[in-house]
Amino acid sequence: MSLDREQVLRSAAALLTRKSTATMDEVARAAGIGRATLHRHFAGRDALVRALENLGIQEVEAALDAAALDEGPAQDALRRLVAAVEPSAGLLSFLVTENQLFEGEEVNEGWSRLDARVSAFFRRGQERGEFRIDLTPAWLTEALYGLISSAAWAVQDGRVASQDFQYMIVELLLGGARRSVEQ
Amino acid sequence: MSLDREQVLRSAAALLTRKSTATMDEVARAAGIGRATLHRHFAGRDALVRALENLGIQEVEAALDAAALDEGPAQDALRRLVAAVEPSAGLLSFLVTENQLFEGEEVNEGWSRLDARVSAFFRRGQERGEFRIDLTPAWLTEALYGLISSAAWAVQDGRVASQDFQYMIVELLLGGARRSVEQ
DNA sequence: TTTCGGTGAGACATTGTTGTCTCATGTGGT
DNA sequence: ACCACATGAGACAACAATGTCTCACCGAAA
Repeated sequence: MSLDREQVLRSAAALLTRKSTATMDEVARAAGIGRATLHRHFAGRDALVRALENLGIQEVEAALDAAALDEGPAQDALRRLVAAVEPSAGLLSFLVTENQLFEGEEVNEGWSRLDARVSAFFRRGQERGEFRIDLTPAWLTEALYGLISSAAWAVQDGRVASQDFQYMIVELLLGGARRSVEQ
Repeated sequence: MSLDREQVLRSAAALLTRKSTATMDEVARAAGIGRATLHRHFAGRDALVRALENLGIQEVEAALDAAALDEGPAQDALRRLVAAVEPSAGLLSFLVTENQLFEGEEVNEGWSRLDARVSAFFRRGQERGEFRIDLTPAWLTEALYGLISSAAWAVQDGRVASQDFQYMIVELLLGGARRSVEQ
């Protein structure tokens, strides 16, 4: 029977999200296949991680598309984005950490595309007068990634309810912790 | 000549902050000592990481003390805290990531203490009416860690100016990205 | 100068992971 | 029923990192 590459990647993502140092053997067992088979489909650990990278980028890109960041108020668009990216949060968190290990080496161009799109979105929000202009789009982008990762771990560790995922990220990123008079 | 344990830990922290997978050999060379000597002072990699953990906890705890979180407006206290913790941001980021690998195992009690103090601070801010009450102290604590880590990496990669470190974290955490009428 | 303690360098065994290979099995398609 | 092919299991070598050990060296103190 031909192996379901997609399903293998899913379970690998689920495992590596929890334990980023998992062995090829562990990944294989988690996917319910033999290590040899895993190796036949992914030349090595690098290839596996790269495949996961492509999967993650693809998912986030799909989330960006689904969120239609160009349409309507930027604040609403951000809500849509966070909601759409939530299922990929764990994988995204893993990949961000993994990317930090590639110091200087060639990084998947996909990340640049994502960064560019998210940054452009924040810039649009600034131009619409919805977002402050003293926080750079680059920083807002980083902060969004960071909050998504933090939230993903907090949910996984049970420190935060999973149903609050979207609300907490968006509310903090948009409104901050300060209690304001309006809104 | 007796080895300067403190200096070794500093350089180890600096290296592991940039490359979390650095070898004992690399750590030794970065500290300008032999691997054998490194091994004489830290029984193994675990011991080294645990020593770094204690160092990081100690630094953050000192930052908490220095920030005097109990005094005055919570917003000002947060500014003081972020400013005080900035030098330890990289190490903190490394340790947070490292801790995620210890799934379930005994975690250094120091983290609980830090979490408790930071959470208590956010709670105080809520009780003073300065912070919103719809975002839990636990989440605000996580978010603070996440933003500090993100900022540390962003600065290290040159995506953000280091002089903006404190401002960006505090402003985003307090006020959020939304452009508001007041403030 | 001699002695003592810490150090650097290197050798070494050990361990864990990776990557490759072989072979028996079993399932799907013909 | 037969064949082709993918798989699982296991053996295997290669490799990297760890942890231990020895030995020569050197600087400080007596």
